[in-house]
Order: sequence, then C-alpha cells, then structure tokens
Amino acid sequence: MRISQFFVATSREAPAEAELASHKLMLRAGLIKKLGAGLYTWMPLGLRVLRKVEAIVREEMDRAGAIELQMPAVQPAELWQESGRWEKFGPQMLRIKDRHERDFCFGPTHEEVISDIARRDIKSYRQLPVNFYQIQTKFRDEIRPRFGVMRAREFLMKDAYSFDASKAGLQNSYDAMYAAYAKIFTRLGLRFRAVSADTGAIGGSSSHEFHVLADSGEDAIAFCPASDYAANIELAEALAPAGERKPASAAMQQVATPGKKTCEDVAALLQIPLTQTVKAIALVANDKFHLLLLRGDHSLNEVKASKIAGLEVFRFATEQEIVAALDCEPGYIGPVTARAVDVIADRSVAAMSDFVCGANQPGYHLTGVNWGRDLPEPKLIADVRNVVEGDPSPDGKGSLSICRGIEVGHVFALGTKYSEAMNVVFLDEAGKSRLAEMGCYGIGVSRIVAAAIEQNHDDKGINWPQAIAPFDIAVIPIGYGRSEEVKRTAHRLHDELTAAGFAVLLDDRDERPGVMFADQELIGVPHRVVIGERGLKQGTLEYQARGAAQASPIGLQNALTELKSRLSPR
RNA sequence: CGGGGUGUAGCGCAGUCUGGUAGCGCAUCUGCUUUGGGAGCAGAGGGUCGGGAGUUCGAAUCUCUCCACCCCGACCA
Repeated sequence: MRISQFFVATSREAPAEAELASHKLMLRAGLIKKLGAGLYTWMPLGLRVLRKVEAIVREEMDRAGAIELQMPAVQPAELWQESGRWEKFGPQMLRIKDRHERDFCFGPTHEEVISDIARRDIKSYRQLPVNFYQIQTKFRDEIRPRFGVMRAREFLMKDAYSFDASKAGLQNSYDAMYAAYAKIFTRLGLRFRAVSADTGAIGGSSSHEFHVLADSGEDAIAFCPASDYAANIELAEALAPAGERKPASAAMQQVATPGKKTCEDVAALLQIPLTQTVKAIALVANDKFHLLLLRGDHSLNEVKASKIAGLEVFRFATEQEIVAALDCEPGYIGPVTARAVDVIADRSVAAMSDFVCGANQPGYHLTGVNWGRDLPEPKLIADVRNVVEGDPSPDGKGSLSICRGIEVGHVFALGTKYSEAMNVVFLDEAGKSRLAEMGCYGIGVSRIVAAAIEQNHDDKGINWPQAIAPFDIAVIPIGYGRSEEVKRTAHRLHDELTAAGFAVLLDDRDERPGVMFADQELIGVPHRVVIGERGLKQGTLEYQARGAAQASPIGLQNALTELKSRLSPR
C-alpha cells in the first residue's frame, strides 16, 4: 500500500478530552474519530487493526467448533418483555420506537434473540450441542462513556451462545470456550490473565473473566503468586482472621472527636492505628435500615453485600434516614447504642477487640469497645469487604497480590435461566421435553484494540503486537522525489514484500525524513526499512524494529531474504 | 441523577474580570530555499466566538435560557 493511495491522518496534538494513553494515541494516529459521546468512527488505519483482531477471534471460534451467524442489531421489545429484562435492564438499554410506535431496543446483548432462534429450530437432543456466535455492533448507554473505544457506547463484540443437553455438556462447551479464549489472547500477543468472576444477577454456575493486564485498567484483580488462584476483586473472598479474638483489655470510654468524621481523622487524633477503628455504613434495603461494620482500613464490597439475604437491593441511607434511625448525624454513628438496628459485621470486625467507633453523639467516638460486653455479639457476620494486598489467599496457599486489568473477555455458564424464561426445550432420548443448558461467551473486540495499545506503547507512539499491526512493515524512502534510484528501489521492495504476502506501507509522500519517522512510530508499524542515497551507494538499506534502539544495515542484494526472515513470526 | 468545568478556525489555546469591528501556535494553500528526526522565509485562505432570547448606541465579553462535551461523585463511617 502506498500512503498516497491510503489515508493517514496523524496529528501532533491530541484533543484535550483524551486522558488515557491508548485514547490519545488512537486519536493522534488517526485510528478513530469521535462523533459523539461514546461514538467513534473507525478510520481506515484503525479498521485494519480491528479487522485483524476480528479475524483471529473468528478463526479460533471456528476452530473451537462454534458456528457464525448474524443477528439483528435492533430487537423487538416483546422478546425482552418475555425474559423480564425489558424492565430489569434499565437505562443502559437504548430503547427506540418505530413509526407504528412499537418498542424496540438497539441490542446491548443477544441472549433473548438467540434463545428465540434456538427454541424455534432446536427440537432434538441430536442437534446438540451447538454453539452460535456473531461479531456484532452492540449499544449500551453507559452512564459515563470514557477512554475512547475502551468504554464506548457503541462497540464491537463477539458473543457466542452454547446450547447443551446436559450440565456435563455445558461444562464441555464452557471449557472449549475457555481454551479458545486463552488461544485468542495468546495469538493477539497480549499479556492476560483469566480470573474467577462473580456470577452476578444473571445467576449461573461458573464464570471467568479474561483481563489484559495494565495499570490503567478499570478492574482490580486479586491473585496469588504462589498458586494459580486469580479472581475479580468483587469475588475474591476475604477469610476470617485466624485465631481467637483477643480478650477485652480496656474500658469503654467516650472521647471528644469534634470535626473528625472519618476513621482516618479519628485514628490520627487518637494516635491509634487505622486498623483499630470501625466504620459504620448505613444502608437501606426493602425500607429497612441496616448498619454494616467494616474495619477502618477496609472498603465495602457492594457485590458481596448484595448477596446477604435481605440486602439484595440496597442503597446508602440518606442523612435524614441516618438521623431518624440513630439520632445522630453521619460521621459519628456506631453500633453500640444502636440496639434497635440490624447490625452486620464484617468478619474482620467481628474479630476485633478494644476498637474505636462512633458514639452516636455528634462530635464523639467510643474507645475500648468490645463485643459481648459493650454491645451484643453481631447478629450477622459476613464477608463484605474488598480484599487487600497481603490478605491470605482463599485457597490457603500464600497471600494475595492485587493488580489491574482491562476486561476483554467473559465466559459464563448460564444454565437454564434463559431456557426457562424463553422456553428453550428439546426432546431427549426418552422423548421427554427438557430445558437446554446455556452458556454465553463475550469478547470485546473493539476494546481489545485499546487494551493492546495500553500494554504496548512508548513516548513516541504505538508499538503493535505483530499479529494485529495495521501493516507489517513500513518502507521509507529518503529523497523520494529527488533520487530515481531511491524511488525505484523503494517500489521494487514494496512490490516484492507485498508479493511475499506482507502488508507493506510505502511512504511515497516525499516528506522530510523526520516527518516520516515520526508518523511510522506513532502509527506503530512493527518493522521499517529505510532507503537512502547514502546507503544505496554502499549497497545497503537500514532495518529497524519499532521497539529497537537503533537501526542495523542490511545488504541490498539479500534484502528481501533478510527482511522475510525478520518479518516471519519466530 | 447531583456537583464542578469547558465550549472562540481542522487541532491546541489566548482574549471574557474591565463591552468598542476576533488573535497566537500547529495544520492547510501558493512561491522560493531546504532535504537522514516533526524545516526556513514570504504570502494567502479559513471563525454567524455552541444555539436562542435579552440588556446596550454597540456583546466573544454582561443577564437569562437551552444544548453539547469533559471531570468528579452515592460516603463515608
């Protein structure tokens, strides 16, 4: 490809709205253009990358036995009403009406549609198992779209749905997808990790997320360096502290802590460790007030909290509700005099003695508080906090580390949730009607492009993994308009490399060298060869890999052979 | 949904407080020079200052209103 016949629109400065490295670089390199909040055009250069990712995903899905189809992006409301998700899905779903005032949505996902297809066409166990997939544009009306295509509203996703006759079959399908995902991300050249994930509101038996590891990732992952344990922080269990609770050694005392509303402030004022303090979080669920206790240095895990019976749908209490229930403003609330209130203690709080908490009197806290003596033992003890670095690993092998990741894939064993709701049944060997066991498997295709950049860039620009680079090699002639020999050599090399099956980008703009170098580095073409009069006189060209510190000369005579070997994987 | 911020040329910004005929850098176009790391000089084009209403002799600037975009946020123990 000659640049003059392609479209490369790079810029030196990124629009002010971009924060993340990948977002800035995608805009600067001209991969994407923003049309509106969370809406992006894939420019020709970006589209080449997107298509490469897509191709690898498709190949591995096919290889794993999945069958491609394509469902409509716009879906009738009826299907969603049938599954109950028309109401449940909430404002994330973009709802639209047609000219007859009939309700539709722009599909945020396709469980309903695929279930509808399956129930119409799958009648016998002989047709199972089957796994359908598509690579489709989805729309989710995110509260806050950001980071470019990383969290866009319109995005490209590969979603697959498996149907099996039995739980064991579902496990097979699930395992096959898990393996395919590992292959896909390996082929993409990304550093990733599969982690156990919460099965959340969808229900179902097991679930794994695939994360591309990057400090800028939105998700926290807990993993154990000493074992293969890895879980989304939402799921990672915080074990109860080992050993017996220490006996009380101090008397309960009320101390003045005016203006000190946070555990940090109180601990600083009293000169005690933060781990000695207890914070009380006021929650309301089903119109009932609850006080949830966490150690001062811990943070609430809302997913875990919502698994407690009665707290399935909770919210934080308003200041008015707190005052009404405890007769005290937030900042000084605590469990001791809150006898009429349901108290839920985190495991680590239940194991504390001589702790400090709010006194339910504005400007006062209590010190030396002890369970059983100063207040009743907690009615309910649960794991409701996020694990922190150094917590013991739930599998008992060492301690946890925390890293950040970008969720690019998710495999999910759904079971019969949708087959029940949508009546997806088939006849088994005995002629009996049975519910299909379903699984669903997503990959954020467009997000992968951004994630790959997060993981592979430097101060000059993108450094694509070979597998998804928009071009394999850039040919840069210096003095293109001045030297016939340079021009001729450049075109010959371009043609030969192209004939050898490589995607070649020839910079025939007759630009100054600095401009061409800077553009190639920004765009991130993994290899480049420079042709100049100087070198040609000595019969050499210059080769440089994108990440390499400097160029090395190669002989003009054997240039093609040499470049072929450098370009071929491994 | 709440709070904050921004909207001026394709991009990055100044000008707004203190009203008086719209500016800088990059990019674009023309010419000459230059040619191995985002060139130099000379010239040129491009903006109903987010939209609407109002105040005023006069509004990018003041007032009201609407819109778009960005950031932060459930609180906190």
